[in-house]
Amino acid sequence: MSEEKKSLNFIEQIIEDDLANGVKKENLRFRFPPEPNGYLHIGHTKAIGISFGLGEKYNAPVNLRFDDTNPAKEEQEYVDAIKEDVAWLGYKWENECYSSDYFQQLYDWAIQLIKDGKAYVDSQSSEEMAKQKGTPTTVGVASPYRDRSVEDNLDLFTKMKNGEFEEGSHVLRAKIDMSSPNMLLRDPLMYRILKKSHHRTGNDWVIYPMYDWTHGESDYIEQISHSLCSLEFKPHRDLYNWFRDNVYVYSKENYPLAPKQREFSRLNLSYTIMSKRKLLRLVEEGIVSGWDDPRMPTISGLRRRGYTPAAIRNFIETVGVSKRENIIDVALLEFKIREDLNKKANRVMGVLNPVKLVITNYPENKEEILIAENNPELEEAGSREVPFSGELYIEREDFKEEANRKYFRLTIGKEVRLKNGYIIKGESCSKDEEGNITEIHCTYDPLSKSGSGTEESKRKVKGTLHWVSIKHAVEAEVRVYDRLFSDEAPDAHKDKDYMSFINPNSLKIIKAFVEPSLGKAKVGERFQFQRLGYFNVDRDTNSEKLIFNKIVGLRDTWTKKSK
RNA sequence: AAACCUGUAGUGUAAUGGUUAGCAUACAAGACUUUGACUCUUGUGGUAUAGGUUCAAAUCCUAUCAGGUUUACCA
Repeated sequence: MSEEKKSLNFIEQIIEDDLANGVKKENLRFRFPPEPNGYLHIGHTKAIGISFGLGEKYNAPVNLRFDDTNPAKEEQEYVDAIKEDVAWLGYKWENECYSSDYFQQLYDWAIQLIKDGKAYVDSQSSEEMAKQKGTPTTVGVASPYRDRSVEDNLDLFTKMKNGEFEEGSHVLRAKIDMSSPNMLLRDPLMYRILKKSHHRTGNDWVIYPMYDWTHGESDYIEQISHSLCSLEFKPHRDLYNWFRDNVYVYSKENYPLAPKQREFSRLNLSYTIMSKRKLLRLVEEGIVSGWDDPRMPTISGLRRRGYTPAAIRNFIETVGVSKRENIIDVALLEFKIREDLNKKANRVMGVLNPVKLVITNYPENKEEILIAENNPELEEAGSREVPFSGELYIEREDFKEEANRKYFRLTIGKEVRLKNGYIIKGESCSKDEEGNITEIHCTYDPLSKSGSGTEESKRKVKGTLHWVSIKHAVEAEVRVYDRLFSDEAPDAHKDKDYMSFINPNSLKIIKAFVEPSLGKAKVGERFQFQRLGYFNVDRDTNSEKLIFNKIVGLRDTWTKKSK
């Protein structure tokens, strides 16, 4: 067996060090903790891939936990969508958890902190508190309520919980350090009053715990060993530890293991945005058709576009884990889907920009069945039958009356092969009054049929064209996508709104003709349209209309060069 | 400005003080080709800057520069 040394990323290194320093392998436990306030996007896939990937690597459980502490933003719809997306990516979670399941435990711990003089009720407005908080360079000042008695705090907090106060009138704060250089330690809020119905707890609670108070303690309750999150939470780590260490002394019998938080850089993709809030705006303003619009960087959008879980997971694997800011070239994502589909997708023929081709010496009314290989990369994919006749569609770009030697396609007097069929020779063409070509005439070599074994069939011609027989063709709608934004980093400009970079031509709807075998194609099925790209059957397809999404084009060195 | 974090080919990442700084992608050239695809071969291109420690520095130290994060009753 070849011992290939695989380098560890910095998180794996931390875990290996912990293991070496006494952490037991069976106590390794991870979690992916989305807030159900939107759809997951490709950026989340990195976080998912890291935690679930570690779970697979160390054979450790990974929880899916919904961080649902803000009923104003969260909905069941999002919970369902997130579960679907994570499952589709192929990850299995150990437990489905909700922070809201821990509200009572959190409340009990809060009471203990109050009793120990470590938390107090503040009755000022948020503006007043913000003013007292100071700035990173100037220390904060204490709230006039900071030294309330334990009895008063207990009484007020109980009344908060019982709904006796209005929203905004009181909050519970941790008593830490108003002069800390870390702003998060300047007596952070633990609870606020929110008289809103929660998608799971209904109206049971009118006080809701804040992120910092909830998140770390949820990790602790679930006995997560390594709580992995993105870099913007780095300053929260001190607070994470403060809450954890204070609660630990109350509950170490029940919860003996203390989790640790570590941070990695989030993923950014070129030519798109990665913020739920900003993506929501695209949906709400009708720029896209929904969260799963095939142009969206959401997992559901990529799924509908035709991306495979394998391609996305390979992408994440290749991207790696570090603490550097990054913008990953979307070309890498495109490479990964091509790489995957090149192995898996059957080859078919479809013409997106048709022009009529007539084979003048082909017997009138004759039809033939040609045999076409489904996938040269995959022998067991077998072959299929494709009907052929004397009247075909080919791509308009595949014919020029005359062209230089670099043009491998059909011209007057030159030969090309029709894929899986015959060698033809351009003879003439007819045009309308504006000079547009309406019909191309050619002759064919009857002995040159593909696979016939004749001398003529083995002749080499430089170009090969895809085609469909007009008589047998199936009409289809093809949705061709371009990037949603014209700028590489649309939301990285201080002086310009990302909406100003919207690409107005990100969707083109085309009437195309495809080979008849595709009449049976099922929703979601993926194909390579030879010489064009990869396509899948959109779920809008019905018995009257066949609809394809263009997933990605083939690598194209020709049009690039000829530009 | 303060504190903290981060700087390795265009992009992403590896090298855990010790070969000529590796890999992927992108780009370019060529071979092959019944897909101008795939595959294969080759090439261009990099340690932010300046000092220091050391037999030896991408790696350790210092300074500088650049970028990021934090100053929500969001997460």
